[in-house]
Amino acid sequence: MEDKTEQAVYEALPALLLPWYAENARDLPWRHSREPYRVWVSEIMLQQTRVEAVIGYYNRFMAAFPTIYALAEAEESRVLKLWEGLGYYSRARNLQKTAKQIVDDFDGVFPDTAEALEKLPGIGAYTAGAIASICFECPSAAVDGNVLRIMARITADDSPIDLPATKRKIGAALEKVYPKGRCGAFTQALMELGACVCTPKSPGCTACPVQTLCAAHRENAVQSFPVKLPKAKKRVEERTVFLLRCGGETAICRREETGLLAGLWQFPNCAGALTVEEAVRWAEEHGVQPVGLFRSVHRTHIFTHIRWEMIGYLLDCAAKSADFVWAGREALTEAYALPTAFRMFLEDI
DNA sequence: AAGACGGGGGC
DNA sequence: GCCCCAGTCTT
Repeated sequence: MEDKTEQAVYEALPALLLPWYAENARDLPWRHSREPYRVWVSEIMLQQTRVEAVIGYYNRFMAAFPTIYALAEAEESRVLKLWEGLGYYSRARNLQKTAKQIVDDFDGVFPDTAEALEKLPGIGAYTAGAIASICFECPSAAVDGNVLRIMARITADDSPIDLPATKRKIGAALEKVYPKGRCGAFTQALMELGACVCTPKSPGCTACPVQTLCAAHRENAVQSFPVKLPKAKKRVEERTVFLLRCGGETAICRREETGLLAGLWQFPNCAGALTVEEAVRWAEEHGVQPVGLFRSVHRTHIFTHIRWEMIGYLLDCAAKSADFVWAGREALTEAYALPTAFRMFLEDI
């Protein structure tokens, strides 16, 4: 099996992967149908998100919005609430933007080529390839982290997989060997192998259907691939969070429409670590007449690029300022999309 | 090319 | 604590 050209290695993939996938495919909710709407929603949810984390969200989302028309007509706040805790909230906004566009411009029918799909909000090269191959049997590669890792190992390619050029090269090579009539299965077989066998750590090489093809395995260097660029380090931000309580209700407000956690709800907060005296003054300036500090709590939340060190002050107040929306625990839990960074304070109030 | 953009699970 | 996940968009 040595000295195969890279082209020959790629060409051998479908015959090895397809039978393996037929035997080993997991039963996942979005594999029950090839309906573009269902596949699309699953692919968006799966961006940078593990299968296990998605399953519950996917089932709830489909129950709430069974068709693209239901999604297009829904209140945005309801879409965001169903996305609460899943992260990367622009995905939810783009999802509905695209639903409206497909309903309004295409009479509810999805484009059936990767090129056309990629023009839609939230659909990039990966998602376009996934939908085109799975729903329409197009030979369009879906190059995600799994595929990058698999191909870097099989070809012992030491070019950093973070580079767009690496991704394009692998996608182009794959598209030449997509098996006619089995494109959807081939796309999913690749990802299934990456998720279940060719994993980042301790890959299951002994159970791998393409072991005989794998240069990294042959060189006993599977752990050396893929090569990745060094990551930027995250910055630390101190914030003060105000848990203002009055008459059994707590103050919340909406975040800016752009940027971090765009358009979601939050407890009032400001930059910096205020002392309790400064916090009381801040509350007074916002018209809530703080009458007592119940307690203070410290919480940390880590985003991809920022670490929030938060000090939360629970202040009992004598007035409900119109600067905020006031919500009881029931509404806090069920009506407002509160991201994890703030939801973690629910146990304190 | 680099940074913004969430959150959770595995070790 | 670090890694990394069925990525996309903006600058």
